[in-house]
Amino acid sequence: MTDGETDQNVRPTNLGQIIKKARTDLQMSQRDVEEATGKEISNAYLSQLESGKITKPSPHILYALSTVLAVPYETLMERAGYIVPSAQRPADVKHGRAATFAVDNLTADEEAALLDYLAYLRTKKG
Amino acid sequence: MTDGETDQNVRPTNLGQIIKKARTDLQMSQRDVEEATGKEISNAYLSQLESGKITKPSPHILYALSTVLAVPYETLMERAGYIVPSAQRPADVKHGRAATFAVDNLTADEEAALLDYLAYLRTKKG
DNA sequence: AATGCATGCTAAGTCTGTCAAGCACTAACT
DNA sequence: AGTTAGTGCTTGACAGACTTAGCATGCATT
Repeated sequence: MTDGETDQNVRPTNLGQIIKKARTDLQMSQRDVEEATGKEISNAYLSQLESGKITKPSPHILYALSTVLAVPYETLMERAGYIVPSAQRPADVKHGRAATFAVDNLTADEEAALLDYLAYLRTKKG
Repeated sequence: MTDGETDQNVRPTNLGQIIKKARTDLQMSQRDVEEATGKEISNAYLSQLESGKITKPSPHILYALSTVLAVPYETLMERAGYIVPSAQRPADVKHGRAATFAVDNLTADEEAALLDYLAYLRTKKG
């Protein structure tokens, strides 16, 4: 079919690319992430992760990233080549795209502004 | 005292002890395990694992052990100090204000719009 | 121009998991 | 005794994750 269909066999998005996309989607710099993780992950290390120089970071690193970047932990584990406990939940990503919305990182002001804006959007389209 | 039998009833809590008990329960030698894993885990390494010299083996090592020794993968992961994916969902502790944000109900369009708007907000205030 | 700051990235080092080889001990068997 | 085989354990080296300090560019302000 035209384009846009996903070829499961091909894996163009490796761990680093996933992380980078999640981060840039949130408009965060590498140092922002470093801060958000409480210095748990240095910006230098992040750079190496995103550039693919490091392919198998420790799970606790992946966990920190998953919370900050709002990407499911299991996804990162899987992309890092780890076996995920057989409690495989394919449907865990029920809202896929919405999960990329890092609500965790919103300041109170930002959240308020976004809620206002969302309300505005919805009144507009009915 | 006077417990003529060794205290095997006590469930070991350390990773090394868990592995060792599982192995000896199965009457396997360290080299047996090495064989059973298809040389994936050397007997030398096993020795260090059981003696506690190595505390955080890679998940794929734990997985191999879990299958050979018939110990649940999650148990080993947990004992190695890794966060187990399934333990992630119930908590979701830190939200607080995030809960007020109905992310789950966002449509893809809305999310995109909000992300844009958030980017705009952040460029504004730096 | 120059100063400052933010961003991404690299260089060089440390730490630790992991392996291969070999050591030390025991139990059997000739 | 001597050897053979089985056990757990140690040692030395390597690889890769991870850190710290610093570089290079870009973008803005003075």
